[in-house]
Amino acid sequence: MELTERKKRILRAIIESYIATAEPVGSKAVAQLAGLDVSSATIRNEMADLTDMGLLEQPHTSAGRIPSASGYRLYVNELMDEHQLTMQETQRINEALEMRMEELDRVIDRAGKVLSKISDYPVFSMTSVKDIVTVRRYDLLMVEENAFIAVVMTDTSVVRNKIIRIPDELSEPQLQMLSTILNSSFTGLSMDQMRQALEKMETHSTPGAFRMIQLVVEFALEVLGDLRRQTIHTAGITHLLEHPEYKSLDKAKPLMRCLSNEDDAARLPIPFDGNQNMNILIGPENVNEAFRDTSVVMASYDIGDNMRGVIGVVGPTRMDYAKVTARLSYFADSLTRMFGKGELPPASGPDDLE
Amino acid sequence: MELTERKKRILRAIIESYIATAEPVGSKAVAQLAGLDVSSATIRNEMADLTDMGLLEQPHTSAGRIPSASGYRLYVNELMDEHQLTMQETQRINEALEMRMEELDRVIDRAGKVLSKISDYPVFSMTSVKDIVTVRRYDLLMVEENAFIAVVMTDTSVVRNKIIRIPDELSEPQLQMLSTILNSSFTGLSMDQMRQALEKMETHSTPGAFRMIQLVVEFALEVLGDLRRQTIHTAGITHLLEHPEYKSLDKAKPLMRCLSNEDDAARLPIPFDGNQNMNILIGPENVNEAFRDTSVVMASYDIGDNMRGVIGVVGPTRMDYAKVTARLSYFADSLTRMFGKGELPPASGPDDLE
DNA sequence: GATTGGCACTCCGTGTCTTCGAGTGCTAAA
DNA sequence: TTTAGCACTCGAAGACACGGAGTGCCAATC
Repeated sequence: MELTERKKRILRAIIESYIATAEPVGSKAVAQLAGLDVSSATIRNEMADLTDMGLLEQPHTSAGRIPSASGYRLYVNELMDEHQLTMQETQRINEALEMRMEELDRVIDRAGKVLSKISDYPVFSMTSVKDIVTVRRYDLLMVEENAFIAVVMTDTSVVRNKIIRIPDELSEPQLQMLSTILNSSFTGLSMDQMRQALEKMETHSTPGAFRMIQLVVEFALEVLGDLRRQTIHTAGITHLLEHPEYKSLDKAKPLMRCLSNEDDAARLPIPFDGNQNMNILIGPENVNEAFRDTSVVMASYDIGDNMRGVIGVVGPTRMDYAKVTARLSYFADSLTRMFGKGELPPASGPDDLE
Repeated sequence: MELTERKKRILRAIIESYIATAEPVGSKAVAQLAGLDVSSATIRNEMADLTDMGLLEQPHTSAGRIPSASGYRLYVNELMDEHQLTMQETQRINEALEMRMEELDRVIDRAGKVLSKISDYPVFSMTSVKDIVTVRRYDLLMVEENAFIAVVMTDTSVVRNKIIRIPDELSEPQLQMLSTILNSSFTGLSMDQMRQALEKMETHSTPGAFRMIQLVVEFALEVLGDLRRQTIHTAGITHLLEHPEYKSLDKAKPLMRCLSNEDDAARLPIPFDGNQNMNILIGPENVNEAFRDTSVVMASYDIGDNMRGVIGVVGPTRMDYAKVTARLSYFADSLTRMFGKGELPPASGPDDLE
């Protein structure tokens, strides 16, 4: 059966009405909404066709129609109008994004909160590393005789520190030497290589010095592992409860559990197609069971040269795709611009040690 | 009216049954549960008395009784048995707490998650500073000609860092000098004092040097502000949904909103009585409107010398106080021990600069 | 052939009524 | 003081009718 122009208009009218009201749409309502000058009976025939084509569903024999997942898919791919952000909206986003650059984790977290607030949906955000991250340099700062701060900087310019306590006393020159060893033997390596280098070192160095190197390298491994682990932040999960599709707790709970990241097992298995910078997953297109009646709209943005972030909006399949995609893409662009502005330095540059 | 021993036993039986089942308890059930060798009619008389005394309530004329807030209060204060943790439970807590010491924020966050998991209730955790925090020392690490890392360490031994980019090039000796200035003029000061010192410095120093000092001091102010801000973490809020009292979304939503910290306005206004290290707030004892039907059990623990953490469990008034208090106090003790163990160095000690 | 009005049918949601059962309060007897 | 008995209350659950919204189909019309 052919999808005529009129069918498309009807489908679109149904979807947009359903997005707005969450109520099944009847033929009479469509007759008015679609702006077609035909009677409800005609619409009924067309709607029956659309149902046959799998684009609509009827919850019960005598209810109106609701869009199916493939109906939404068609809508998103072909029918949807570009939603234009109002000045107010862009202004609000800009203001909200005027955050000071702090540690990357916090920025990501804040960004999620902001987006959740302006989109009224839950938001998850995560970062991932394009290539392997390595340590670019180590700095050791003396605190007391038996404690120093280890500062580790990765080639992605993430800096982390930790206070390391040691049993024995330590002099400033010893610390210098340690630093030299670390910077010459434990930079630019993958995690495995670092572990190997550590093993090798154990055999031909004094136990005391080795112990301290081990402590620092273990911290560095933690940092690298942490960066690889793709920490996921979520914000605004209670927005879920504002939508009628989640008024039944049975629906809401597994999703909220998953979003709030409480089962370590059930992570968000989000496949992101790297070829485009905006992805939409509608209902059953999600692999994760908890997301069967849920849609995810996500966008990626660059953080420096070697990292990328993904930020996504989660909502019922009935979510307002036009608005969400518009806001999300503006948001992701802003983030890319923000991170590109050089607040976070580029990953290149010589190893410039003290 | 006097609260006889038998009345207490009856009250206790009712509360413990209600805690277990969330169903109003009838006289017949109590006759069995309380282990008193009297008939249900006698129990009825006693229950009528307890209701008059405000310790029980009846939802409807012909339902059983449920405990009132003051009933719970009496139970918590006098009637409750010390719940003994099983070996399994302590072991589970110990294992879960075997976390590596990272940044304080992360540790607090993890601790909340762990406690939430073992208690099956939502948990919030926050830190607060006993006195004013000051910067103990600054370290500046060269990265490139026009970027350096500022490492700020507070007298509470929190270490934070930030990459600072500057327009002009900078030499190693210049950086050294900067560091000396910072460490001599901007340590041990309150935030206001730091701002004043910065103003004073502006008048009698070259603009270029001042600009850089300003950037570092501003970062330090951020850090101090951050520490004062009492970041609150929450974990396991979806556990709320497991309890029948929150099956109605109207009940659950405001509470979840508050817990997930989404309204910046409505923080958790938790009054903690510092004189004892375990606090229980039952239902209407909570000032916050969203917590009227909710109880909070919280404990405090020490972090180093100048900080304390508060970690609390949130649940329905019907929550299992005996179990929760037992687990929570063990947990808080473990945390105190953990932080005391010197993984995080004490706040004292001379300013030991490089 | 497409469109339309008409009509019977389906199904849901609502309101009402009844029944059932659990639990109470009271009274009188032990 | 305790207990058995009994009437009473009230909510929960089931049965039933009703109205409304929407559909599908058919015959008439353009």
